Amino acid sequence: MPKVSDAHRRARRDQIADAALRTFAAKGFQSTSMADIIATSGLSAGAIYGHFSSKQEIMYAVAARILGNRTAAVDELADAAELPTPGEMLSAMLRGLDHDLSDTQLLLQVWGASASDPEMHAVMLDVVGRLVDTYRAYLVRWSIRSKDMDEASAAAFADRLVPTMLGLAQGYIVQRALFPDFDGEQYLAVAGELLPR
Amino acid sequence: MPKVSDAHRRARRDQIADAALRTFAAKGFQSTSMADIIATSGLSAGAIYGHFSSKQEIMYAVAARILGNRTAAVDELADAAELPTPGEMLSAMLRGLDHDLSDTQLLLQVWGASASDPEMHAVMLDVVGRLVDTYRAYLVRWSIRSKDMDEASAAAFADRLVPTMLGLAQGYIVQRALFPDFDGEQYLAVAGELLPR
DNA sequence: GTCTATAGCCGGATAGAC
DNA sequence: GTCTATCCGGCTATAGAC
Repeated sequence: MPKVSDAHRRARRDQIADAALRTFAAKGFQSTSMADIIATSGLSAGAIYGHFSSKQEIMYAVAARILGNRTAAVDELADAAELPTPGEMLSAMLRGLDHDLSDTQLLLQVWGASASDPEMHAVMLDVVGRLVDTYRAYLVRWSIRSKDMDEASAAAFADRLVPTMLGLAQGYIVQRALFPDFDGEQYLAVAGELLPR
Repeated sequence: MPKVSDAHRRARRDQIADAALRTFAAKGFQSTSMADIIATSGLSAGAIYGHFSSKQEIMYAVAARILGNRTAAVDELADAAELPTPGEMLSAMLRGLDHDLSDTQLLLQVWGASASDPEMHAVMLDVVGRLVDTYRAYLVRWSIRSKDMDEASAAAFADRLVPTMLGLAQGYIVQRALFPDFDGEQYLAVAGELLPR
């Protein structure tokens, strides 16, 4: 049980996670040392271990936040009265990544870590699972409204399309993070033309 | 200059790279220790450092090989007399990944490492650059032959489509590596329907 | 070229004062 | 809750014999 206010605890955890996020993005999960996080956060070892029990826990917290950022973007539009087209949905989900590369780079780190760390894998599946659910529900509603599908064919349509749309998003992320000359606008334009509308 | 035959040197390097590849895929680049590679390869520390000057060099060699495996698949079909459709090309490029997850998992590791290690980034860009060139040349020829485009519009068409097609491939890789229930056949079927044909 | 053994370093986590 | 100081383990890379 907290000895200071919950708000303070929350703020400290965020301060630590923020510092960790910056160093993780710059140096990678594994090459970031606790000393790096300590220096960047302006706190001390003792302070940090009072809020996180290990470096791994910090990694998982950062990963969940980064993944959550993407779902937040989708959640907003999925409930809008004016349903966007699949192409617009894709753009909305990804546009937030362009201003700051940190999230994009970290997503690659999270994927890489998930391939060999079961706990990271579980964290990732949990957050992405919610994103997929939202996406799927949106596609069902969109195809019913805009394509006059009945419930059953809309569900089948969404089940088929979700992985491929998600794949387009993942490809965008890889290229945004790694290709110096990546043209995100063009990528999204082409994707929008390929996707149903 | 080698004191034994080039073939022997090559074989030893491959033996080391094979062992490293297996441990890298299982534990990740950074969590794999030289002791792991030593144990898996059946060689000794001295033997390994006689062929690679550092663990990083082993990583780069493995990365280049893994990426090269994908380009090899594309190279084969790009020169065929019977040009495949874009959807078939995508399938051909990715189908080799399904039997053994090692390559798929390692691709995620390579992407993650490329985000923070400039040398890995350079290795990756070099190999992927060749793949992109091949892909682009194929798309130019396909659109000329099957779509009756002139040279200029074929080039523009290919420039626009290559990143998105590559993105579909990258999405496939992420999901194959990380999603337990991933249905690769369906993914490729949907992608094939979206792509021009 | 390959082995064994080890040097030398660095990183995560803790102890104990405040 | 937070600080400083430090312990301990594990890691990469090398030394030196064969």
